[in-house]
Amino acid sequence: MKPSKPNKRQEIQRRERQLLETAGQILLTEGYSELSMERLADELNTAKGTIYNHFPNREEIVLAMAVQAINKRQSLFDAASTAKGGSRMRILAVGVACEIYVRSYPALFLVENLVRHASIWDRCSDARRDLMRNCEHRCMGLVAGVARSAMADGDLELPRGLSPEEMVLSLWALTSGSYLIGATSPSLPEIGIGSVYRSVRIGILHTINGFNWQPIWNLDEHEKRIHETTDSVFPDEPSLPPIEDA
Amino acid sequence: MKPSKPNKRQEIQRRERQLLETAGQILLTEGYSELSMERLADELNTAKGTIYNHFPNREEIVLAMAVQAINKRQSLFDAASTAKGGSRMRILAVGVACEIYVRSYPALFLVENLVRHASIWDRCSDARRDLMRNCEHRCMGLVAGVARSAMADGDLELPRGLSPEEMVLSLWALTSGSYLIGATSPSLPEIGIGSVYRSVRIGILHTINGFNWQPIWNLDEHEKRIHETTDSVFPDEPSLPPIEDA
DNA sequence: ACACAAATTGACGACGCGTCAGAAACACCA
DNA sequence: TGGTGTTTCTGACGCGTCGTCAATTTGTGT
Repeated sequence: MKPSKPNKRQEIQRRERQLLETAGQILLTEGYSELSMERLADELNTAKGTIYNHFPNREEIVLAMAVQAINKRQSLFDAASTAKGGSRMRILAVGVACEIYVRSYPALFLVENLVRHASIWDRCSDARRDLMRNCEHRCMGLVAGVARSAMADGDLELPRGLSPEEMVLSLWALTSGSYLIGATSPSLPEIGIGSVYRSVRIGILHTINGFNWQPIWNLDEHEKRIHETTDSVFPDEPSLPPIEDA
Repeated sequence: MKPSKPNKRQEIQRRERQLLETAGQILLTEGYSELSMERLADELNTAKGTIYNHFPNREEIVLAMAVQAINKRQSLFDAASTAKGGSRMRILAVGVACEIYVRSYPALFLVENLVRHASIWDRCSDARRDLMRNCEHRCMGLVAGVARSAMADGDLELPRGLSPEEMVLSLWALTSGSYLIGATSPSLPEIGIGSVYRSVRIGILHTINGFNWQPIWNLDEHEKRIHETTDSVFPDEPSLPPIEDA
């Protein structure tokens, strides 16, 4: 005997999903300043007070979106860390995951960065901040784990005093820093930068080579493996363009 | 016959300097949300309307601070590009300049990042945005110039299809990305990262080595030259701590 | 059918933004 | 020095958004 009238509880959860959905939509297409509580209430055909039953303020909504975002990122990293072919292939797959993430889920990437700002972060609840921190922690752990396994396999030897996490920070920063600059620096082409994606692929390759992570690949080998990885590890995601066309 | 009563024009300029000064102070110590026009007016003992004679809105004040910031950065890069000892020493000096910048002028670094946000950037005048873009452009040009000279000297050969600017983007992203993560990711230590500065120094070294920029240095040589550079190129700035103590 | 609990509503006070008409300060000249 | 036109300053005001809460509606259990 299933309830013909859907449970109130489910109804509320459904609305919360829809709330985050439309919030993301507004954020991506119209920007942060357009994301007001009034607007959200209108869009969902409820009163403002109802929105406040879900989230205590606007910032917490953004953080909730960021948690979703980093969960998605983590699921991509999870897939990446299953790549066959040794640690070098796995760290490559992580790089591929990042490019897929930025290309296919621009709203998630945007929100992940938004939330770094003190004016948003500071107004959120500890509970949700912990959630975010934990996800971030797990992502880092996943990638650092790849580095650790590389060390265990003898494919990688880190300089004295550098932890795997600190090494991963370089890759993380290079990647997300580049994409961030790409997304926020207007007119990169006229500054001499054709494609941020190409720059990241090559930059990451040389950084990993610079750390002497075995095997060392050249650009063609690297590029070939990127596309192999895309197809085998991320069959459900749209495939990446060749390096020549950005 | 110098005017005993200072010119009104000067008085206004003086106030504008003071305005940016106190705005930076508030931003650094109390955060963006505390930076209100009312607050600034109070702090400067003027009426709100007077502030609006200087800047058309809050965002433009932040952008004006960012322009100051990037000018400071450029002056450090200028000094860096005079370093003796070949292109490898000059690019190292740029790295040193970045670390000095972040350590000694945290308010400037903060503001440079703040302004990347659409909600601020979009509300600013084209005139000042151009100013910002030009400064950024010049900074990039300076560093890319170092790479170009390295290529001319035969110290560096870039992979096919990669411009010097795109290579510099990797260094830029690694550096500013790391510092940004360091400044905004709470509890890095518990995530396994002791010192962002150390991570950046080592990451940059290996990335540059990875691009096969001659001469190749090991960690000790690199570290030694960092401190030489700090003293010879930036004698007026506080010197950098050894890599062991962050 | 009734009573209790939970969720919803929108009017409300507070606050910061940006404006603008009037007041004050200033510069210039006779 | 006094008069006049211009620049600068001022703060009260209108507006929009935030977050609250008492009143109301809706849901649930007996």
